Amino acid sequence: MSKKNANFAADLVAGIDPGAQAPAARRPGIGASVLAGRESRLAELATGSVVSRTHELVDPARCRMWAGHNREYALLNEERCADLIESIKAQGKQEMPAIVRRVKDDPAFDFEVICGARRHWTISWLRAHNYPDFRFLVDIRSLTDEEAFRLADLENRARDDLTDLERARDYLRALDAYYEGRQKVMAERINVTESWLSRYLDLARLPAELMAAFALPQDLRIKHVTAIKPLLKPEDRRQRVFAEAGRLAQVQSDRAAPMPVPDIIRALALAADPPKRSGSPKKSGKPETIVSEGGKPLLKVEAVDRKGLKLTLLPHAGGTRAEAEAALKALLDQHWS
DNA sequence: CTATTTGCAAGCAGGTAATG
DNA sequence: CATTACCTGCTTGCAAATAG
Repeated sequence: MSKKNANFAADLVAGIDPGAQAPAARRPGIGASVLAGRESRLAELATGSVVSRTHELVDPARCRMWAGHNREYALLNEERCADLIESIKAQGKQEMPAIVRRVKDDPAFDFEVICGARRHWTISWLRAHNYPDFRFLVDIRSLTDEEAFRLADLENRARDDLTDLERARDYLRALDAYYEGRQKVMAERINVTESWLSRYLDLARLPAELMAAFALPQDLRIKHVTAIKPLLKPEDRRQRVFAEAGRLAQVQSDRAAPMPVPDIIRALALAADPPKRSGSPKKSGKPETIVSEGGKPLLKVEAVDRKGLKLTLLPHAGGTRAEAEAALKALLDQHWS
């Protein structure tokens, strides 16, 4: 994952859609500068301005996290910040400034951190561990909430810090908070395709009754939504799936072992379409070899699922072509309906 | 009509089997 | 053992389908 995300980050910074595959669409020349000043460049692109910069060294205790900050500050620890701790110790200072804005509504704080929770945590930690003189290097901006959101999002996407679900929920919140519920506008603003955004929002919109089935919701990814969402379509299936979700929640709370996401989805899909067909004795994924009347293998059915079936033709096993054609035709009749 | 969702195939990465 | 060929699953944007 890490390698792919590195490319992803580069694309982002270069101002290209995250999934842009077309090499022709790449803007030449920008890539190199990415390595130079990644974060400040991120900032410029996000706000569209390179205006006045105010870098200052401040007391981290006078900074709070921005309310819209989607990173779980409480989850930060020495291990997750180890790289930063080392780097700052080695450099003797904080290399990249965090991005903050002034706060006026709370006498306990002067700033709130838009980007740089880890840096804030690290400086605070160092001050408490033999480096009381370190101060928090910040870049003070005046940003609207929406600008702050885009900036934070850009950074989070580049660093791949959040789970799909966290990001999805963040987007759903932002959609109403900053974009009046307009996906198209939001997609344009944060530089992603509408379909990409649509899929993320789908994840955040999965009903709570359904989410209950997942002991570890953070393992739920975008790719799973495609499989889950159709299960909620007709009302009766929806109800069956909810019921099964409740059962699964129960099962997993009883015994302490959480089920893997794919297993849960399989169970839900099964509940959605209960006994299924009657005359199809296909047990499970066992390959089934179809033989001729004379006992010669003709073709082997490797797998059958709702997407289709996979088979291997066996032209060298002794059966005749006519027999194979007949067997194939029978299969087609059976599965094509 | 516009906005959103969804089916689909291309491109990619990582894994596994085949080859030397 | 090291390379190479092959396979599989994943992500993504496009465009068609559908919702509103």
